[in-house]
Amino acid sequence: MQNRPGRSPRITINDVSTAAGVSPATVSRVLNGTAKVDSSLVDRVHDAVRKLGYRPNAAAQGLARGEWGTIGVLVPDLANPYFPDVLKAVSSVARAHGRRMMVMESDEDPAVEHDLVEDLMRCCDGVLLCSPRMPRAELAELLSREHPMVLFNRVVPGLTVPSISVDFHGGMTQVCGHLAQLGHRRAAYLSGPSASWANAERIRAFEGARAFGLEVNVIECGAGSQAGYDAVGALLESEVTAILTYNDLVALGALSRLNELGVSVPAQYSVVGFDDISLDRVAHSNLTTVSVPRDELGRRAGEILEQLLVNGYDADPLYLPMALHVRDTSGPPRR
Amino acid sequence: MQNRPGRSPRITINDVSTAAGVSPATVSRVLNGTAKVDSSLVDRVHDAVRKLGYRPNAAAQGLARGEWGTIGVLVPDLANPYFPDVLKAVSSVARAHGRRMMVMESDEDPAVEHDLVEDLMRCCDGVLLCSPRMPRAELAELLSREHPMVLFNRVVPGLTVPSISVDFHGGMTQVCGHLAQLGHRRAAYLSGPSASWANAERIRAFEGARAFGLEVNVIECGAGSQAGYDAVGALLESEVTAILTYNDLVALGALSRLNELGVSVPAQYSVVGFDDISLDRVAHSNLTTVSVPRDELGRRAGEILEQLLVNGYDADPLYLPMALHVRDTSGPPRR
DNA sequence: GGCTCGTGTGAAAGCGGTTTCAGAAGTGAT
DNA sequence: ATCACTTCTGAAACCGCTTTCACACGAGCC
Repeated sequence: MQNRPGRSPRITINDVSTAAGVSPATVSRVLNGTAKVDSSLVDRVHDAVRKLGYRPNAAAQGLARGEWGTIGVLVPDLANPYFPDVLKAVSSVARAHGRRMMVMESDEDPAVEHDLVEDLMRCCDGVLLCSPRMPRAELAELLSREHPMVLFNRVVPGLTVPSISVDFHGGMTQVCGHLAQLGHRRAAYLSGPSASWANAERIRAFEGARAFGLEVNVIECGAGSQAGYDAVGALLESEVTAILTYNDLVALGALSRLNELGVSVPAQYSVVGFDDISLDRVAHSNLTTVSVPRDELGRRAGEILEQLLVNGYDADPLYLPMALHVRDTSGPPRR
Repeated sequence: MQNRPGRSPRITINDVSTAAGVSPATVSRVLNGTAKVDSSLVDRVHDAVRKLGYRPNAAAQGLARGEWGTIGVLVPDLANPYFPDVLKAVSSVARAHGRRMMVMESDEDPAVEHDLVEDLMRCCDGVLLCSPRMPRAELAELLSREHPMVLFNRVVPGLTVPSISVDFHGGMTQVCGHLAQLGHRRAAYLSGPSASWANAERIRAFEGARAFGLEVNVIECGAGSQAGYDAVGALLESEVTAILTYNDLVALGALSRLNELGVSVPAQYSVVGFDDISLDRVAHSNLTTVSVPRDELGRRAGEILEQLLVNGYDADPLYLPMALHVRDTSGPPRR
C-alpha cells in the first residue's frame, strides 16, 4: 500500500478528486451515496474512478467511519470438520451485510485464545467466539470490555451475553430414549474432553435417562476416531449392550474396532454416534446418530452478531435442537 | 469502536500518553520498540496501558504504517474438506509472522470471485488465491494491479506470478503406473469439473499412460460421492478393469454403488481414489489413492506469500509431489 | 428587486496511530 | 568553561477517508 520500491503508488481519493475536478468530499459522497450530487459531477467522478482504477483504502475508511466492516471468528480448530460449515454460513451472512470475515484458530489452546480474542477486538466490529475453552473468569473479563461478542457452543451461567448453542442435552436425551425404547438397560458413554461444556451437556442427559430405565456409565475416551478405536476393547467384558459416543468420529473408530474383533453391530452391541461431524454422506457407514444443524447454527450466529452490531441484542441463550437419525447401528439388546 | 450509545468510549494513545505524562510519540515508541526510551518512562507507559486497558486501533496502525498486518485467502468452497487443512497451515504461518488471516469464499462462482479479490486487495497486504475459477483474462487483469498475490492450484502459462500447486499430473501418472504394473490395460476415469485446471492436469497424465500400455477413457462425472455413485453403473457393461476417479469422494461413492450391486473390489474392478479429501482416517475404507500434502501445501503457500511481502519472490511455479498409497481397492485385473 | 430558504459543494477538522524533525539534555574532549 | 556530539523526547505532519460546517448559488416569495 505504501510506495514500496518497485510498486506502483497507491491511488487515493485525492487523485480521483483532482482528475474529476471536484473535491475529495464529493468523491466520497458519490461513492457512498451519502448525499445528493449533481449528475454531471457524478459521471465525472465515476469516469475518474474507472480510469484510475481507484479502490478506497479499507483502513482509512475504517478509521474515519469508526467501523471496520469486519467480523471476527475464533475457532478452536480449523481442521475440525465441524467448523467449515459454520464458517461458511457465518461468512455468507456477514457478506450479505457488507462485512468481511476474519478467522483465527486457537489450536485448542485456552492460553492463546485470550490473546487472539483481544487481537480480533482490535480489528473487528464484532467477534464470534466458538466453543471457547478459556476459564470462566477470563471470559468474563473479555466480555466486560463491552465489545460486541457472541458466544457459540458455550453457555456461561450468570454472564449475560448473546449466545447460541446446540441442545446437546436434548440430543443425548433423544439417544437415550431411543435406546431405552429398544430395551437397553445398561450402556457406556465414550466421553469426550472432560473440560468441555459440550461434553458436560451430553453427560447431564444421563441423569434424566435413569427415568427411562437406562443406566449409562461414563468412560474417558477422547474426541477422535483413534480414541474410539482404542477405548472399545475394554467394554467388551462389561455387561453393557449399547455404546454411546461423544461424536461420530469416536463412533466410527469404535465400529471399526468392533468389526475387527468380529463383534456384530447392532446384534451384539448398539453403537450410536453424535453428529458433531457428519460423515455419512461419504462414509456410508449408516451410523445411528443425532445431527447438528450446522448451517443453521452458523447462519443464526451470524445474524445474532449482526443484530447486536446494529440494534443491540438482548435475548436468552438460544439452543438449536438436534435431530435423531435411526439407521443401522442400533437395535434391540442381545439376550 | 466509535462512541456508540451505551458503549464505553475507546481508549486512544492520547489517553495513555496523558495518563503517563508523556507524548503519544513516546507511547508509540515504547509499544513498538522502535526507539530507545528511558526506562522510567517505559514503566510509566506500561502502567498506563495496563491501567486503562489500552489496545492500539488496528485500522489506525494500518493506515499510518501502510500495512494491514493481514493476509487474505480466497477459497472456492469453505465446506470442501480440502481447504480447512490448508487454511490451518496458512493461518499458522501468517500468525508466526504477525499477520492475521482474512477468509473469503466464492461459492465456486467465478463472477463473484473477481469482486472478492478486489475487496481483499483493499484490506490485506497480500492475497492467496486458491483454485481460482475465473477466466484467464480477468486473472491477468487482477495480477496487473501489482498487488502481492500468490496463486494456489492454478498455473497460468505466460503469467509470471508466484504459484504453488500439487503435481496432479505426476500423481495421476503414478496411479496409471501402478495399475499398468498390475496388468490393467483398459480403465475409465470418472472426470471432475471439466473447466477445472486440476481436472485437466489429471487427464493430461493419460497420454503418458499409453506408454505403459494403459488406455483410459474419460467419463463425465462430477466431484461428489453422489456423482461417483451415479456414474459407476454405466461402466459395468464396458470392458474396463479399473476405475480412476477425480477424487476420493467420487471413489467412495463408486465403491458404495459397486458394493450394492454385488460387484467385488478389487477382484472384478480396481478402484483408485485421488486424495483431494483424505477420509481414510475416518472412513476406514482402505482405498488405494494418492495423497496431497495439504498441510505442507498450506505452509509453503503462506511462506511464499510472506516472502513476497518482505523481499519479493521470484521463482518458478512450485509443484508439490503426491504420494501413492496402495491399499485394498486395487489389484490385478479380472481374467 | 430584495430576502429567505433550500441545495449542492468545498475547506477543513477529525479518526488514531507512526514517523520525521528539531530541540533539549547530557556527555566527553579541549 | 566552552564546544561538538549523542541521545532521548515532544510537536507536528502525515496516512486516506468521512463528515461537519460554512458558504455560494438559484429559486420562490412578498
